[in-house]
Amino acid sequence: MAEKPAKRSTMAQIAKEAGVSTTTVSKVLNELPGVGASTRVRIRQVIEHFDYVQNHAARNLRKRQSYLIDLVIMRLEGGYDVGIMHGIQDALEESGYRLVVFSTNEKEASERLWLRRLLDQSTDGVLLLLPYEQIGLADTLMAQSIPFVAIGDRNEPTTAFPSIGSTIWLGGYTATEYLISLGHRRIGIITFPLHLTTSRARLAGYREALERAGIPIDPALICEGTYLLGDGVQQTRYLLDQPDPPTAIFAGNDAQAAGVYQVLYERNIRVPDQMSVIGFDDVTYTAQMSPPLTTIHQPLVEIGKMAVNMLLRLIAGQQLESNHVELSTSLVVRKSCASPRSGPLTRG
Amino acid sequence: MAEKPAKRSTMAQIAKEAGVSTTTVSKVLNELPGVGASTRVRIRQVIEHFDYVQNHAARNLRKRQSYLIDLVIMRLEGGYDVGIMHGIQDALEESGYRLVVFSTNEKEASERLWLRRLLDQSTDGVLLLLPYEQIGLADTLMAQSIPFVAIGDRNEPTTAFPSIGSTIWLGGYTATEYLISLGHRRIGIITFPLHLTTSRARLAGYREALERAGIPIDPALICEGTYLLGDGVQQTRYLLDQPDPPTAIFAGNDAQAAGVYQVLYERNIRVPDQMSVIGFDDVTYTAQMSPPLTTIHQPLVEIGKMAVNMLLRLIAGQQLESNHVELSTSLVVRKSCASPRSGPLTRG
DNA sequence: TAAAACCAGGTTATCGTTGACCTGAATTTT
DNA sequence: AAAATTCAGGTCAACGATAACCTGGTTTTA
Repeated sequence: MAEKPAKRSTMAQIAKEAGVSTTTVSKVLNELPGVGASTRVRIRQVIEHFDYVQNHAARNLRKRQSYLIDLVIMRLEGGYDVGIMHGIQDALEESGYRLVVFSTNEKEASERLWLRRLLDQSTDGVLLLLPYEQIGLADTLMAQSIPFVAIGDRNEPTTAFPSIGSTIWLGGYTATEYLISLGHRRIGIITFPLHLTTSRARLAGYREALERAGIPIDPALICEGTYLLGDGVQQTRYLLDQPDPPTAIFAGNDAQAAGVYQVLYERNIRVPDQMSVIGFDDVTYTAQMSPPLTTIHQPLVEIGKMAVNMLLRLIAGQQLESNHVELSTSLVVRKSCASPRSGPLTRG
Repeated sequence: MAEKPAKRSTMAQIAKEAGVSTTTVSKVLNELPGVGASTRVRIRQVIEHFDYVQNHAARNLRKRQSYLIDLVIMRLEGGYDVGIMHGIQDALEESGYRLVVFSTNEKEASERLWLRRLLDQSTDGVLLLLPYEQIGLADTLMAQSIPFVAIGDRNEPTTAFPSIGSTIWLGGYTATEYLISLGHRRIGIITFPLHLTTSRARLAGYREALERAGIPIDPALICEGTYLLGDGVQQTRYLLDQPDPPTAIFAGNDAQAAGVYQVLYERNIRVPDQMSVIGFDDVTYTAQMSPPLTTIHQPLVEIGKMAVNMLLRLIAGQQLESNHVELSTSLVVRKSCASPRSGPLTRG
């Protein structure tokens, strides 16, 4: 057999060396029928010997596919999104697709830039990890008939396009029920903006749990924020400064819960002895908080995996059983909740 | 002008419509000379009207470039890596390159898989965000003469290949000096494994600061861990259980610092009143800790940006001024450090 | 035993862009 | 005024792989 060339070899060279046509080599590489067993083995050997690898660009051109999937994300935050990316990576690992990550950076301009690139058919499909407000991209994608899946519960639930989320209502219910089971009767809740369906779903779960337990709902314990830590701080102060403050706080997400922690720490209120705190999402750093945060687990990894599976099916031209999928939330008990003390709160 | 076709249009169609050859269209698109002003305008109009976008695959095939950059990361953790990714994204935004993210997941097999893909020339360059142990990939990349830059201070400092990090020694020095300036004389330090140059650099900075201040070095205050939270927990217990415990703890990174916090919280030791804590890295969630963590800032975003700039220059065939670059660390004062109390530690 | 079916393998025309090289008119130089 | 230069624009052959469509021998079927 000829010496291995210094430069990268092409299919033509492999074919020549094996004494066959490029078509036959191609058939071997793509595991198509129409090649005898011995020929197949021989070609495989030559391929091995020459360290031959296919040229993607040529293949993509011919097959009109890029084997690239785009993930569009507003900005990598290091919480929610990291879990989802793990799932995506896992699911993609054996698929032959590669993941292109694109941050819109909250800028309209760069979103447009991305859209431009996307349209050059260099993407086979798109994963949208954007908050509700930016989901307008979906229309463009539909218009271009580019396969995509929207991830996350900040979207309006819709069946107009494929999307995936988790059972937010159930999460709200479970968390509240858990606190009630510990003996809490005054439970504060910090929500996201209530024009979002997801916020309303969580609040509805909270209400349902209270109602079932026969606990009256006190509007003073319900406060609206955005999804930032700062809101956790602000709303916690508001809750604590009430004449009859809650004995437990149910934060909108784990970042907000961190804000709750900060205020409690400042005021020297011990968690969970003097105040129970429960979060939402179960992002990676919850276990690192002091004390480790009890929270509603969103199956982020599974959501990522499922999103990829859905997308891959769409790319393959298959039909989805259902356009919208919800995976189940669950309670993760760590150390931030306990039964309420009988006495009044110690103020820092 | 003809109606816009339903299907994606090609350069040939644009050329025909504008009454020129594809070459001329290509020249316009690539902003090459050799086209008259009026022709240029006319072609631009046709392009606009037909919503024409170049076919990447064809372009890549012809130009032998993919305009793709691979980021190889062991596993997205949500701290250190997120900051760096922000920098990378920012720097890449206007460059025309797209970022492919690949997790090795700590598995040899998947690393090999990635290598396989990499060799199919579908990558123009590689960013390596791997701990020291896995940096073996570098050899393979060099052998294939694929441009790459290694990011992070967990590497042995080497000029054998392009790499970027930050001034770890200075960080160790600055943190220690700051604690000394607050009045601390017994400062515990938790390190990474001491066979890593980076750990030794930080420790050397610590020693230097103590020596300059004329404070004797107590080996009992130096403990070795890995880079996990669990080590923070374990080593903190060890430090606190000593007959003469430190009044301040300098953690190896912010995750370790979170571990320190947990133990202190358990034992009801207040930060910073009874114990000062300082971290390293300044990852996103340090501001969310209670109390917010004083730490040594690594310019993660700038590191990411710089890595991209270096890589882009390598891809363009340019020479780097220096193979190894270090950006400066700095102190970020938040709320976890204070002057030591005179009395003995309260035990929880 | 002739016809049909089957199978290994080959021919050839793209896929859409680009770059090296060419042409001929207009402009400048000597 | 002839030669040289400039410049707009075109021709044509890749880049490397693949899919549709042949071909000619061997095996099966009627």
